[in-house]
Amino acid sequence: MSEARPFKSQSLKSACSNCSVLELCLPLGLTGLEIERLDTLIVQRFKVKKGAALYRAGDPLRSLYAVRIGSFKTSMLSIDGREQVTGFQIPGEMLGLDAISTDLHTCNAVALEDSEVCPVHFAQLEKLAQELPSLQHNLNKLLSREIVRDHDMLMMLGNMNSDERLAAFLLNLSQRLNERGYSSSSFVLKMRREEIGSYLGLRLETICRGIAHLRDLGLVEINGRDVNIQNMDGLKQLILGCHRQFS
Amino acid sequence: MSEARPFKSQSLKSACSNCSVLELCLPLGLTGLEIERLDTLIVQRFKVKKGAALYRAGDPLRSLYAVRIGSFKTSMLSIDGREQVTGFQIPGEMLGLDAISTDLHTCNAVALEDSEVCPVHFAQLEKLAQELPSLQHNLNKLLSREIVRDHDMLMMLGNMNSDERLAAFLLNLSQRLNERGYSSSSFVLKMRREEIGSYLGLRLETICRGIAHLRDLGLVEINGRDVNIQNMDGLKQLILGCHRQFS
DNA sequence: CGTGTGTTTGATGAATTTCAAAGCAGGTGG
DNA sequence: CCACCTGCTTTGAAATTCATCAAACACACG
Repeated sequence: MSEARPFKSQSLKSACSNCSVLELCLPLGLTGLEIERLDTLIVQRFKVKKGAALYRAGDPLRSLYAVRIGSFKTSMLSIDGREQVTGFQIPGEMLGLDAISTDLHTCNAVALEDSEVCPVHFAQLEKLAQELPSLQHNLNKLLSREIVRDHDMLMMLGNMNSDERLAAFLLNLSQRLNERGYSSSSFVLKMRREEIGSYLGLRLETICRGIAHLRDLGLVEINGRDVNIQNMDGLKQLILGCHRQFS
Repeated sequence: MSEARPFKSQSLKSACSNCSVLELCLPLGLTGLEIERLDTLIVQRFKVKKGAALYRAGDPLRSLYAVRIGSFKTSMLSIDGREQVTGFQIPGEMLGLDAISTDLHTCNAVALEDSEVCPVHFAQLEKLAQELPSLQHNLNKLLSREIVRDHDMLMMLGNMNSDERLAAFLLNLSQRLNERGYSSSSFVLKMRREEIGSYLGLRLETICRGIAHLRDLGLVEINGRDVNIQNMDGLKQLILGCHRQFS
């Protein structure tokens, strides 16, 4: 397995070639040594073609996945065939945390574009975490953060109308992209209107109309999937009343 | 109402020492020795009066809490003063998991009736978990299970109409009560209509009407806060289309 | 150049919210 | 013990938001 480090690991941050787990853990403050140990968990990163599933509901949990390049959606399917999108993941974010509960994945993870992930073998991660308390602590935090995110989502669905939800969605995406080093005001939506709608508890037509409204207000410029936020504060104003800006 | 019988009959498990952490961990299979060690974490259980806050958003995370007697709601407050309920907790369930993320509680936990909780000092829990791998594993699962629960909630809010949401809510509560040794068909709602509504993303009036509908269908008998499920299968039928029965 | 997938816009209708008012229950003080 | 609050629930009617249905458009791709 240690053979399976196809790329040299130059230890610290940006140099790290084969492992976006760094991005996952660094903000939480692991030491260099710990990161090196972590790197040994990454057998190999691999690609997922647009539209392909990284895993499906019911699959046994083997690995968690850190998105390295591209983006994913997670979704659940209801019996009548309708899809409920539960989240979108961009580079540096983690997939599969919900599977820890039952050792089975509870949702599908599908690539929204040609993507690349780093699998983190979960059993090995747990074992390593035993030796590295701060890693365990970070894993706990990671899981908890996901809970907080979901609560924010619940808050949004409970309190906001369609335009506010859309604004919150755009702001949230903007912020997350920014955290990962991308532009916060100019980005491309990798998902369809229908998927945004599912995520926000709305129909795709409502998303379209919402976009039109925000455009009419001069807050954003959206052409197809190209987004340009023109008045960030105005957008935030719209969703004020939500205690956090849907972090 | 009477505080000794929070939801109906006496719990089977409440005989156990002073620690409802047992109930938290037992279903996940800890050994007796591990449980003994766990017990040492419980400094003392204490009471929370109806309407009092166990903790508030912004409070530092000191302990997680296992509900021992009674019930709680967790909620977030928006600037304009509206409350978003994010969950209800009954005996044997855990409070505070979301705080691990930032070491600050992100929501308020308020007792719906005179209640009693077991605080579990979190730093000590983490330390003990270091020594007991299976405890750590269980903690991971606990966190993950919360994520799954939230996802189910998102699914519900995205796909169900008001009557279906109400049915799902009642079934969910019924099932959880049953798991804890209470009756699954006959119980008392400890929360107001408004709180149910907030939780389900609906107005209190809509909850009332939903109750009337379910009653007209002969599925439940609800007088004030007393619930009697008369046709469990019928209720489940209503929400079919949701891939799990909103576990 | 047609085909298919995704997006936009309009018109209509249904579900839910909002506003309003009355009813009920429990608790308190007279 | 009763009467009266107060907070919660129920029901009705009107208003609003969003979903649905339908059609046209845009764009990429073979």
